[in-house]
Amino acid sequence: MTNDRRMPGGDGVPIQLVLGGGSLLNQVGRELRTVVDGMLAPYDLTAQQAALLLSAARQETSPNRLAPELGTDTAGMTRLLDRLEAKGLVRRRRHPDDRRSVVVEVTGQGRALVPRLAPVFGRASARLLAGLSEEEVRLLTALLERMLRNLRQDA
Amino acid sequence: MTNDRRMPGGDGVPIQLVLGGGSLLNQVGRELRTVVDGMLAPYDLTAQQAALLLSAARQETSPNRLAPELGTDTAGMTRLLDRLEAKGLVRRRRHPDDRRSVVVEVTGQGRALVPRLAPVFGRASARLLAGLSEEEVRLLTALLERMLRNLRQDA
DNA sequence: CGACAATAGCTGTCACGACAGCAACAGTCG
DNA sequence: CGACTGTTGCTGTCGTGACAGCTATTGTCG
Repeated sequence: MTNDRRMPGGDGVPIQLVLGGGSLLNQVGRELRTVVDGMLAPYDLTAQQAALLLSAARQETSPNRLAPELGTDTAGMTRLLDRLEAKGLVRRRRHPDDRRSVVVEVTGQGRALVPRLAPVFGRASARLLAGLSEEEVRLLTALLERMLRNLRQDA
Repeated sequence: MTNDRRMPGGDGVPIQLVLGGGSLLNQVGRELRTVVDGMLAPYDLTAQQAALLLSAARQETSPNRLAPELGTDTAGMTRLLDRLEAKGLVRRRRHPDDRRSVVVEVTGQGRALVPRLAPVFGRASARLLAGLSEEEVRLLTALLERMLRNLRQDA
């Protein structure tokens, strides 16, 4: 690496990393989700829905706290919860102390699913990362986190 | 790397890489697209739309060839083209030799935009990859491609 | 030629994301 | 107490993605 701060994006650069929805980054992310969705199809759940169940079953929480965790906003949470509630896997209750808040409660039916959902993410992860060394996974994670900071930081 | 096939996904592993839409991978991809969308907002275009214009302006092509390039299917292409056609940036014509096919033609208005769109992806790329060495970018790309193969290959 | 499989696009449906605007409620402070 | 401000969740709108099913054509082959 040369002395000056290289700007890999500046010149004859892997634009494919960025171009439209075909971006390699997007591609991998999307196809990963599709694969997980496929593995969850038997349970009639999407990756989002399963992730929410796992998270909410572990600890009572609110849409507000779940949203960033699931990578969406409160609007998306509203609808996600709508769908899960319609399936009877989740219930919404008013928070007793702060009536603006909602308590997300996983029903018995929802809880029954949890033990089967958790391994799915493990298997998906295994498939995604097959053949990668732990070192590579660490590196990848670090790079992704740096890029995320880059995107969020500067205007 | 040890001798046995390590399965980094098998054990105490970065499930966050996979979990729901909050997956780090998805997160970076989505936020990247959001950033690009923001940079393209002055032109009233999304990342997809701009990417299509760039690609179609370079070479006459068909929805069928554009779809995988933009990371979607022909159904998505139909609607994407609908929107661009509505904005007058693109025109659809029947292919003279194969009447099943459509020729995507960028209008003069669309062509006028192209020179301003290209740099946007460069700048987005620069921002995403700020502080990463070329070596790291290469590595990242290689890892992403390996993961993509992993996802596509095995059932 | 006539049946048939394959291909290209289109349409309908469902689930996200991002964004903007809104209503209810909470906390603060004059 | 009463106005102000911030927070929380909901709704409406737009643009993707993924999938399934349909139609118009083509190309192939008996």
